[in-house]
Amino acid sequence: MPKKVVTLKNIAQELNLSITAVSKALRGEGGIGKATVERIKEAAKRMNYMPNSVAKSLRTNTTKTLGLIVSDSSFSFFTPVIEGVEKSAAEYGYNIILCNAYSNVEKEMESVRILANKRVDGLVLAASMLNCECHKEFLDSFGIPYVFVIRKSETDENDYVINDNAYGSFQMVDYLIKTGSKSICFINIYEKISSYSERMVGYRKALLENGAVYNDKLIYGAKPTVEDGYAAMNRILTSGDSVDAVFCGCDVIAIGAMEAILEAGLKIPEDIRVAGYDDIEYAAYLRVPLTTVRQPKYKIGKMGTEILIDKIQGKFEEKQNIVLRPDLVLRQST
Amino acid sequence: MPKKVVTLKNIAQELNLSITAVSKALRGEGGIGKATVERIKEAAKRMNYMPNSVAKSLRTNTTKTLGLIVSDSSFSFFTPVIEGVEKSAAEYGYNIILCNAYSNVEKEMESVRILANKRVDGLVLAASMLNCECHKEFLDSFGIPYVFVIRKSETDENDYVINDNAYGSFQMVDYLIKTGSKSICFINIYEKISSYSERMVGYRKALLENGAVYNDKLIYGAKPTVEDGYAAMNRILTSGDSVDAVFCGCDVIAIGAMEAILEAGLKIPEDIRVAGYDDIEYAAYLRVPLTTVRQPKYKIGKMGTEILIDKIQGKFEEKQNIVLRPDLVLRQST
DNA sequence: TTACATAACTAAAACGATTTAACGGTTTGC
DNA sequence: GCAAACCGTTAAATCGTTTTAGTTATGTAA
Repeated sequence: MPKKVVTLKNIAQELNLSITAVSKALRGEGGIGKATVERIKEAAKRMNYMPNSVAKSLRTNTTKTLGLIVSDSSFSFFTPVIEGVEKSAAEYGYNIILCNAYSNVEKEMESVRILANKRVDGLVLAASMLNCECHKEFLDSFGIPYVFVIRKSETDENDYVINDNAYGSFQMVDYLIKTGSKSICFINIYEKISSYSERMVGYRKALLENGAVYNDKLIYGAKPTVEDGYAAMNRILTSGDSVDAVFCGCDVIAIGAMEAILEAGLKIPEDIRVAGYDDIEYAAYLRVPLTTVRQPKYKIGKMGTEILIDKIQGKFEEKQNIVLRPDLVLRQST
Repeated sequence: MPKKVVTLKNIAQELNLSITAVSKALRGEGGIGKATVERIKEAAKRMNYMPNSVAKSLRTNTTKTLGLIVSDSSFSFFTPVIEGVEKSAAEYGYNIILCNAYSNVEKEMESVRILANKRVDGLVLAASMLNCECHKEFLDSFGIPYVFVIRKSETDENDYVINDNAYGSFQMVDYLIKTGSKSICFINIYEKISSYSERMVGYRKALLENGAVYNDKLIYGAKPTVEDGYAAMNRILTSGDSVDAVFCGCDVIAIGAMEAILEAGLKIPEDIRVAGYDDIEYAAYLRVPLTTVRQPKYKIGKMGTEILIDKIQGKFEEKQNIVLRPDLVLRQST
């Protein structure tokens, strides 16, 4: 049933008024008599008037919509980020269009184009696009404000909200060493994203400050999947190196690593201690409750969005480079 | 920097052509000479033309955007559903606006209004609004096609895609009984949603068919949180009833239940077997790998969206009531 | 009485696309 | 050689708002 949609014009005709009067009355803009405003509001309700945001957007050049691009295969990691973005957007009267780019930079850029065509007022990017040299030029070409969350580009020339990866991993490795671990493997995420190289920085710094030696052979790479973590851990176990702790670049890898360790008949943490990064939702209820670095994912999404909206509303001009300190969460796995 | 945005008009002026010619050429509508089309496309690229979807939407009364309302507190459960919706929407050239209603029916309805104002082409609802008597009347009043996913209303008068809750819980309880459990508690989700009452139906049917007696005292209620599952399990443990298995209305409750059991010094599954429902992402890597009913969440989102888009494009008229069979996933907890 | 401010309201022009109807000019059919 | 068909193109209407610039009418001050 093709519904008949009521417009301002219909209301105006019904009441023998001008479209302008109706528009102003419904927006409470003033300049219309009190009694008339009442009549108009009553008619709007009676006729089941639905404002047409599309027309409004065209006229005002504003959509009250933000684009959110999530570009990672580990989509579930981003769930709290998405929640945070949605929440604060809603608080300020914005909606979000969610795009998943499935770890494909081309798709990410295509999403930006689509969102630009849809004239979103701003973009929240949890993107890997940053790898590209030209990302800034590309993004700026649309003239839409944007903010990075979770990940940032090499330089500080964009707005971003992230956690302090170097600090987080330093804290963890420092804790592991101080509590007795001598030989700590690092299964880092094998992707060219600043977050991961920063985690490496923290790892090395912790070794250095504690007078331990850095050993290339203790570094392993894995994609952020359980399977890859499992495989990497098995490589460690069969390497012959004596290892008493494993620091994983993310909790998902840690899950895989724990599986491999338990399957080999070893005990966590007695034989090998395991630590992760992120503190994913059920990290406390895993095979062995996981010690990890808590990244404030929800908060990062929320703050990033608030900054973006401030930008949109012209509240400030300066670059916002926000780096939140993550917390160590100690559980049974260490 | 307020960017100068290029319009069809600008291109037309640049080339001394009409707006229509440019519009048709860029859309490949035909009726424009080949050489001219080339000139136009070249100019569009050179001038960095960005189609204005808002204007297009106004004219064509189509936004190529769907609304997705997720109304549950257990947002992460919906992650794969959201992924499925986004994926198939993208495949058909649609974007999604994601709204979280935080278990608040009023917010759900407000979201519908906002999305209707934004003129989305359709709505995917993972909503609890269904509790309201008037939900159909309300939804229909907007004249926008919609489909329910995961949850359906009492009647079959809407389109929906769900899993067969009664079947799933029947299978699970049947399996538990046939493999030796005599006294099976059921911690069901305490919400007025058809899914949960259906799971109760399956539970009772399994008892009945196996000649076991249904006992009200073995039924517990909990919100879908770890804490509530934990609390419910503790009530069971202190009830004095001898219980050898617990079937939980969802995996999150099962996580809490397992915590309580282990904390009481009991073994899973030796002392008490635990089963869940949903098969959330890391169910296989929990304290004790969880036996559960796998609900095809991603697929439900995907199918729901496909049906919706078919409706939008006028492919069919008949109501689509799709009930997918869930699978039993047997793991260590039983 | 004239002039002027104010309140209440209106007409018309945007906004940037799509779509309809029509226009010359060339080709085709007969 | 004439009408019909076709091609490339255009002007203008349209979508439903907001916004700009007026236009009345009424009351108040000079």
